Amino acid sequence: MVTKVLIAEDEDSDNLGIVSKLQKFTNAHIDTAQFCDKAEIMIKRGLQENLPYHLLISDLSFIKGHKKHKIIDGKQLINVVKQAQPEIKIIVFSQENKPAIIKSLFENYNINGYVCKGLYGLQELIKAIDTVIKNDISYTCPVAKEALHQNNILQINSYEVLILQLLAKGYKQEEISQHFIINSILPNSKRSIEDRLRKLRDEFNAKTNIELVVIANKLGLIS
Amino acid sequence: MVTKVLIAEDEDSDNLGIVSKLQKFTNAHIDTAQFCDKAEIMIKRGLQENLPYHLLISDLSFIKGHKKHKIIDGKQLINVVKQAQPEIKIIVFSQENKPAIIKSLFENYNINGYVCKGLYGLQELIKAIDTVIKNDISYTCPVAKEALHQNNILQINSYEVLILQLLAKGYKQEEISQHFIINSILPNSKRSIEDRLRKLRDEFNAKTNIELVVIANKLGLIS
DNA sequence: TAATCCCTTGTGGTTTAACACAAGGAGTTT
DNA sequence: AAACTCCTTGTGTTAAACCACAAGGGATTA
Repeated sequence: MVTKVLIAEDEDSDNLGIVSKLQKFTNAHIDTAQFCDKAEIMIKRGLQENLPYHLLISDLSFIKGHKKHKIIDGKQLINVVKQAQPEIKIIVFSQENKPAIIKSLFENYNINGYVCKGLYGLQELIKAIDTVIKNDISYTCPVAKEALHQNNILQINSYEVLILQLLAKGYKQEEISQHFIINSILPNSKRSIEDRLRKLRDEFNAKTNIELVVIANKLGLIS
Repeated sequence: MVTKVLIAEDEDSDNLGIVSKLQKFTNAHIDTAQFCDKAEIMIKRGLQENLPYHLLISDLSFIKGHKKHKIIDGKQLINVVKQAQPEIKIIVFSQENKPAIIKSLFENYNINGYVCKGLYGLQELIKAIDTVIKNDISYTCPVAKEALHQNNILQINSYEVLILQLLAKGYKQEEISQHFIINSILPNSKRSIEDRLRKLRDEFNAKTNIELVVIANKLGLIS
């Protein structure tokens, strides 16, 4: 398995751990980037020099440093990279285990593998690389699979997400209505917002809107 | 710097990264534990065999696996370890940067150092080890310091935390009052709970109770 | 075209939460 | 002891949220 691999991971401890492990199991050429912007540049340089990367292993969350970055998280990085080099394989290696997020990465970001950091994260990462590169099929680690299979993932659309986000920011229902009217978002009556919230409370089994927002937060549905 | 070090860290990628780095910078004897229970046993065995560990580097959050564990997080581990071996040095190495939690670790858990995982986490960890072992003074990494200095950390007591936790669990204010009456927690009138919430909204600059609970969540004040 | 369904919105009434005012208790200061 | 402060609690009012009922619009179907 000879490949050229880029690791995008901000935490130096994780970064070093991944590299140490990969060096034992592959003879791949391994580069690392602690910032998304740097990762993007390296991918594009690889293309220019006709030595493209075959695999990107990327984290999702990157520390917001003092410098301003164009690309601030793994999702954006994946978008940019897939656009520049559609055939590249991407494995996400993150501690994130919220079902909504993992699902969205496969469905909307066309990633090739997902591995949750954890007890056996590195072992799973090796498996994922094998599966994705050798067999050209996608890979989901057991932990992520379990998260995905946990009690039917509740789908909520961006309209509903927005309501919950505004609630979380301290908007009252009347203010949400006003906000929707100003921003031409429909439906925008106070009454309709009430209705959505009732529906959401039902779906998520929340007794109050406070509990609803807390649950949505835990599931990674808002911000 | 010859020491015997134990690393308690569940994620194998981090674990390997820390070990790789330490081996470059020290000739210390390094052991690792991926579970708190195992860490406790190793510490106690070290004492029994008269070869005690000098330093524990511990994460805070540990994955809840399928096995049941007696000790489920770093805080509990620290308590147990300090009780068994009061003179041991403890450095927490975690991505946690919520001020309330870091502050509490120094004040209530007597840790000797705190380093946030991040861009330069390992470098900081080396510095922390140096400072704690050689100079016998505590160390807080810059990221954690910044977190601690961010707009005066708001202190809230366990009574207030409980109100927020119950709100987050879907209790209404009247129900919280009932809960307090049943459990002999004072004050327990609906009116008093109202008052505390107003005070908390003021302190945290929250417009609604929903925003209040979200903020408390972000600061690590509730669960 | 009429019948049907789904979604939005309005109305009015009930519950819950927010707030101003004030009485009473406990502890402190003068 | 009187004056004081701080906290708790009650009362009554207003605002916000919740909910049942129903009218109307748009799309689909018979």
